[in-house]
Amino acid sequence: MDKELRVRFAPSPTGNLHIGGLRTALFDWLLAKKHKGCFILRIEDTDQQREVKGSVDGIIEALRWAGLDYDEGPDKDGGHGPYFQSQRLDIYHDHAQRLLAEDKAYYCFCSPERLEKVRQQQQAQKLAPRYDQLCRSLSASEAKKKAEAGENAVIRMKLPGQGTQRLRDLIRGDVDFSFATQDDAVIMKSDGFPTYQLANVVDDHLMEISHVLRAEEWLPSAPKHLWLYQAFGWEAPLYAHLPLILNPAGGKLSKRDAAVSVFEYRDQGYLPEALLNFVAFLGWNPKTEQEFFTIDELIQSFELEKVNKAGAVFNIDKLNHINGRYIRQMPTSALVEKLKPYFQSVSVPTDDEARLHKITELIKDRLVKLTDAGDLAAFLVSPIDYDGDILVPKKGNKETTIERLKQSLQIFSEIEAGDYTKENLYNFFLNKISALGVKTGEILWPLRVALAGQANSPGVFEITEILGKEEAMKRVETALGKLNDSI
RNA sequence: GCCCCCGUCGUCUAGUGGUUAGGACACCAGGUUUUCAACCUGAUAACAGGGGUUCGAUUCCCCUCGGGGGUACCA
Repeated sequence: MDKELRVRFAPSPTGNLHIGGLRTALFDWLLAKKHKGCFILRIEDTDQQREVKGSVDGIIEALRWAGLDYDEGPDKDGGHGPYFQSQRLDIYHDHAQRLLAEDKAYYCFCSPERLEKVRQQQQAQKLAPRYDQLCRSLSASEAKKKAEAGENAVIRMKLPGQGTQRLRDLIRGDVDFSFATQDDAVIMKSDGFPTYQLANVVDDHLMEISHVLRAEEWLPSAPKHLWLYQAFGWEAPLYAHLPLILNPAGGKLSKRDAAVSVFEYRDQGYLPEALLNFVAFLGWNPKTEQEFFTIDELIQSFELEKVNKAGAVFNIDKLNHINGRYIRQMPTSALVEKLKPYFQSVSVPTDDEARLHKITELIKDRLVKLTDAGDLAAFLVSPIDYDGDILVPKKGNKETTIERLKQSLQIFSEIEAGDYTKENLYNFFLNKISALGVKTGEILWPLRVALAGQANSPGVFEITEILGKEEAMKRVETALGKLNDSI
């Protein structure tokens, strides 16, 4: 059975790949990898109105960034193409005709206006809004004549109106639907394009899809799809309706909710492996206490049976935590490479590898996202202006602060420029401080603020090593100037 | 309105017919320390409610309530 596993990710090109889509694609991909199956990308571009130019390229780029490579797709023929539904119109047409011929579908000539009116009347009477089946009673030959004469028509499925349809969902178990409440849905639009209902079923069958993974929002239309399979005499694939990803308010995560585009996360400096790790846990859980998974571990552990039923709120705090940890785990040299663009943005010269390495080590523990690097490193390149008051420790005053800074300056001057390593500086300073008989913090706080130009920063000696003797002393002089001016 | 899904800490979740209901994030406190971050330790925090079934229900069943999704010539 492993060899036959074929899954597909079938986005509509209506915008960027969003978090929910990424998770669906990830689950598809994990399943395919785990069972040595085939992962297919199919573009469901049957709605010309909603199509957004360039989004197919964007979706492909986002998948590539995430590392979710597909075996078949728009630019990767696997013998089941074309992979754009807009290029398969004749296929849908033929299948719709087949249903028509077998009396499993019918032409409908109702105008959108009439449909809308019917809906309003039904709602006014507190009835379920659904098609009143006016055209269902038209004779097939008569309807065909009208359609061929060019009259605007759609094709609807001719549902039984009674009985039930059972879906055996891999995640939810059996779900029963009554045909009495099902609408005769449109399968072919008047513009000659199919609706999702038809195209999805026809393509999944023709592309030999074995498992359909899709969000829970599709659950209500599943009976229609199942009916279509029966109408065609096909075996339906296995279905798994994934729990929704929710916004903090509890509703379906949508474009209105903060960042949902994969690109936004990429551009904000989230690591793909961290995003994937995070997203994998939205609705899935390995049933162990392990929370950090490499992609290979994910492939090993992933099982549809472990996917939850309830929706999962997208929690940015957790993503941040995971991303920070992935950053900290990364070898510094690899991190340096990733950080270069951000360093450049704040004019940190990127030609001095050794220095870059030191800077990276300095900020590594403080990074949540790669984009934080610029802000964290900026003070090392050029001094920031600050209020001289912050130089004075909580339990200190200006006079003693000036004194301490002068002492620091003195100590600096006694160290050879070539010996400005954090270890040397540490040893030298600590010796001097104890010789001076003052509290460590009394010396180090003002010094650190003088060097960093901010109340919170990495440690004195790390900073000094990167700054070098000359710059470090210059910054202390500046600090002294600020204090003297304000006295 | 109608159809469908779901319901364990604030959030992501583990779990069992008898458990001190476990972990993670966030939050709070302490430690480390020259500050921040990181790291370590600890604390607070949950079985929606009501009926059953049972010696015993968070767990099984029913109802209620709550939340969500769908209800298009959108996907």
